[in-house]
Order: sequence, then C-alpha cells, then structure tokens
Amino acid sequence: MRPSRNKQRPDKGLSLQAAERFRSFLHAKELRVTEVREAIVSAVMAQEGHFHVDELVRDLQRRGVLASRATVYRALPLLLEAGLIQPTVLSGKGHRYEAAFGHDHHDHLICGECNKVVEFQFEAFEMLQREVAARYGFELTSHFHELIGVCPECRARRGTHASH
Amino acid sequence: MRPSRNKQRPDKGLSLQAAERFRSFLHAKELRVTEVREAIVSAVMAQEGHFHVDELVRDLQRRGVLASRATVYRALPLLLEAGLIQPTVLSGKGHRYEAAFGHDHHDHLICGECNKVVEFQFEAFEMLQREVAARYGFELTSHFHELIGVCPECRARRGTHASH
DNA sequence: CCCAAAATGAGACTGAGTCGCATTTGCAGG
DNA sequence: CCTGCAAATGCGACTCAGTCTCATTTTGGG
Repeated sequence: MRPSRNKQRPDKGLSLQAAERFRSFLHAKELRVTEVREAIVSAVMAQEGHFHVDELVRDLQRRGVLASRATVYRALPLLLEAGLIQPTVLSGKGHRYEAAFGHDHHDHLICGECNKVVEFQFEAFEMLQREVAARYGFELTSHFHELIGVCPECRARRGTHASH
Repeated sequence: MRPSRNKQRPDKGLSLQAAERFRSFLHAKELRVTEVREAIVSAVMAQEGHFHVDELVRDLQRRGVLASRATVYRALPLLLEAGLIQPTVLSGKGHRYEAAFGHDHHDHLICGECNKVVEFQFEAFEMLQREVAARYGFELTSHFHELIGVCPECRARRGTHASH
C-alpha cells in the first residue's frame, strides 16, 4: 500500500521515508547518522515551500534542538546530494532551498513588485530542456527556472494610480 | 535554436549605439551623464560573455579610469533598467551580468563538473514562458533559466573510469 | 560663470557563508 | 557494556560581496 499523496497536509510518512533515505545515504557514504542531522532532515520536511537557511536554523532552535549555523550549512549539501532538497533561485539574496523529496517538481513565477511567488508546473518545459541538453550531448541533472513579472494585483494598482 | 552570431568581434558601432541609448535613458530619468558612467558602459560593451562585477572594476582600472566599486555597483541597476545588461545566474557565487544590448537573448547550459558554459537559444521557451505568465495574469518582464548537466567530455571521462 | 543637486571615492559597515580548532559523539571491535 | 578514534559539532573568528555614509567633486540649467 502506498501513502496517499495530499498536497497541503504535512505527511508524517513522507517525513519518515525521507529520514530513512537520508540514513541510507549516509551509510552508503560512510558518514555518521547523528542526532543533529536527523533533526535537520525533520525540520526541512516540516517546512512549507521554500526557506532561507537562517529560517531553518531558527526553526530548529524553536524545536529545542540547538544546531549551530555552521552545522546546518555543512548538512545542506548532503541533503541536496541525497535528493531531499533542491536549491531555488528566487532572485533575492541568500540561497534558498525547498523540500524535494516526495514533491512534484515545479518552477516559480514571481512578481517583481510585491514579491508574490506562484508555483507552476509545465511538462513542456521539462521536455524542451531534455531536448536542448541532448542536442549538446549533455546529461541533464537539474535546472533553475524562474519567471519574473508583474502580478495581476500590482498591474491593477498601477492602472489606477498611473499615467503621470 | 540557432548559433549566436559575431561572438568574438567587439563591435565599435554597437558600443556607440549603446552609449547613445544610455544617454537617452539618463536624460529621460533626469539623471546626469558623467564621465564614469560613460566609461562603465564602454567597459561593459567590451566584455565578452558574462562577467563578475569585480572583473568589471578591474577592467576599468586597467583602462586608466578609476571608478570605485561603489560607483560601479550604483551604475549597474541603471544599465540593467536601460536594457544594456542582463543578470545571469550561473549558479555560483556573486552576481554576474552580460551585455544584452545588440545581442540575441540566450540561456545557459552548464556542466556541473567542469563548469563549461554553453549558450543556447530556443524560441519555444520564450513562447511557453509568455504562455505561463498569461495563464496567471502576469506581465512577464524577465526570466532566469539555466540548465545544469554533465557535458560530453565529462561523461566520457566518467565512462572510462567507472562502470555505472 | 554660478551654484544647487547629483554623483563620486574612500572606507566603515553588514550579513551570508566558511573555516580552524578544541570538545563531543557515533560506532566498530573487543 | 566499554574503549578508542575518526567524524561531527559549536564557537567564534574570518572572508568577501554588496551597501551605506559622508565629505568632496562634477554636472548642467539658468
């Protein structure tokens, strides 16, 4: 039987699967399964959407786990390699990530005025990307894709005030 | 997808056009045309491909123009708004830009192992992007798009060493 | 030519991310 | 259940891109 996949609700089973996968990953690389790393995986899986590294650190402290910034920074490349997280651009400052394990892939559409973020999923992009990669003989491993624009609300607001 | 033309040869006329366009831009915004800003435009147009901000600063100094880092950082958003440059991601650290004026738009395909960068141009992406934006009521202004993979050479190198 | 406003340079400052090192912890082998 | 040691951690110092402040210089309209 397979865990139901619901969009919104944080999925306990998923989080456990992620933890399990990370343990296997660590084992395969002969790295150690530590309390702090487990806590980091757990905190990551509990995040909704994309997050800043420092948000993650604060979250961990709120949970009573004191993981230093340095340790979190050291752990993230591992989670990345294990496929649990995915870097996002979101054209601001500071790297951001989002949980990747058990989530469908999506890209972002961002309002350059109010910073609203909309996720979209569009299979055609993936196909074209693979095609481009193939044409140059590349084996595609990941991508960054982010569209910047002006959202409907900001456009409306512009429309009313505008016309200097 | 078509190869970009005139990759190598710096185009004097283009550079002059760019300078002219920037002057108009400054005038329209009631900003001043200064020696340093002109030098920055000129240096930008002379860059090949993408560049780091500090590379630009060093270039300027090499040309005998002393533009401080602060000034260059202050000028870049203007060049951006004037459409002379374009930010690129190139998933490393530090912002990078590339000259946009007179160049066809393109995105990047990057080898995650040797960092080779290949430019590609594929009209279909632009169309789909406009379509996605329209679907969400956004007015599209720009985008970041970067494919990460393993280039043919690195794949070959892999193949000889290890059996996957 | 004059002068207010804009632009600049120098260097202080900020904040993300990294690093070195002393201490703690996981874990394999007894 | 111990023991030893390499891996992991926390702390704080450090780096470096990018920003900001402010005293001085430059621009351009009158």
